[in-house]
Amino acid sequence: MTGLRARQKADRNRRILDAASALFREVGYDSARIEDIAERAEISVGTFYNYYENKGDILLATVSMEVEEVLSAGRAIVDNPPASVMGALDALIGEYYDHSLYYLSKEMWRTAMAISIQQPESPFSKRYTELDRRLCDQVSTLILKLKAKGVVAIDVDAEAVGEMLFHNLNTMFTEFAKRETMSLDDLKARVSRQNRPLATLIATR
Amino acid sequence: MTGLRARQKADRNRRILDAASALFREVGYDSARIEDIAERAEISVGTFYNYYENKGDILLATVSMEVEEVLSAGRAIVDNPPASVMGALDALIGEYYDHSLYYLSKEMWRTAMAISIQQPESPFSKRYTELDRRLCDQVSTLILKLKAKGVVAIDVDAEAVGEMLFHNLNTMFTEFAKRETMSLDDLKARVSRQNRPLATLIATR
DNA sequence: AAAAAAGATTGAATGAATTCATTTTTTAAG
DNA sequence: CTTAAAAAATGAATTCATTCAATCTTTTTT
Repeated sequence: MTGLRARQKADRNRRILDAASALFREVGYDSARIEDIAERAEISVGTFYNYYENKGDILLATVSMEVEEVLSAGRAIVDNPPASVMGALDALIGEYYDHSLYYLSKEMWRTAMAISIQQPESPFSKRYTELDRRLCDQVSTLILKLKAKGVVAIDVDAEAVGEMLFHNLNTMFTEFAKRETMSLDDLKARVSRQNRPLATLIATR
Repeated sequence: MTGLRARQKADRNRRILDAASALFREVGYDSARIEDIAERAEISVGTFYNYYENKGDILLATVSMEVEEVLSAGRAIVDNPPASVMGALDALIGEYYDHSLYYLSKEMWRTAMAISIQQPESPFSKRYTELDRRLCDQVSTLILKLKAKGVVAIDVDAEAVGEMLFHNLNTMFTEFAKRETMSLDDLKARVSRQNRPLATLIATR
């Protein structure tokens, strides 16, 4: 049986995570004070810092949850992709984008991105970077799969192409998060247009 | 003749800028306290805030200087580009990258990027975003120029291709700034490889 | 040249994240 | 079951960016 200490630890950790993500949604990241998170989780401020290195860490824990779900949804598309290059890309990227606002607001995304850039050595930045890498790999894998199906030309460097496509969709997502007025549809349309030249050129004729 | 007040203002502004950029280089952005900047510039903390809205704003001046110079160097290459697509891209992007660490450390770049993402409505972010847009346009313009020279196929969407190339080189630069161990040569080699498929495919055969 | 108005400077006060020495709780040993 | 050691929790103190009411300096007006 698990020791009391371990159970309490897990319980507190969950309470902190729940309290924080609820507060972030209610009042936004910046206005949520550690003191308030601690109060809601029924712990002290100091205890918060025993569980998370800093305020940003707890946000990135939420982001992890989000991205894991997206990766899992993406796997289904990669395993059985639409028959055209543009169709497959639109499906995978559409999945990513549609899912993105499920747990996180634009403000929360912006903050998570900012932290992961500014403190690249923190554990959660490493985690965030790793999630990005897995998304990037998933796009490359899609291209590989399309090669295997004969939809993409055999001599295409799938990894290089995947990286370029991912970096583009990623930058565009950052721009989306920065502009409060930009809609998901705008985003998808613009990325789709940007993808078209490369998608057309790597397709078997 | 300029009034005393205007002269004093310009003088103080320069002293603040010099003090701040010197301190940022010496101890890093995070460790440079406003109080220290003020002391070195021989002004009070309050006065600092009469000249700059916040700590991040003072990075803007440095970043602007940097990017303006890069844009101007890039113009020379766009006006008279190497004869191959890969050659032209490597030249332009190499120019961008080589110049990047002239005034700014990786840490300063990370901070600037983080601020521009986190506070998209601030003057800083708007300026930074505008500089990014001009860089992006420059890449598109290069592709246009290569079309005009008959090096790139006539039916290529130069804007879409330029955007994709820029977003890729931009994301890769962010990664470069995040990894203290990554060298400029690594960066250039990786981007060059990523560019190759698209570069090859849009070239006239 | 004196007085009034406008413009700037100042640093103490504020507010929020983070630290750390102390206290409390849990586990392991005898 | 007691007690020593280890692990965790605690919140008051610290640090630092930012604000603002009071003061000082320059310019304009009379």
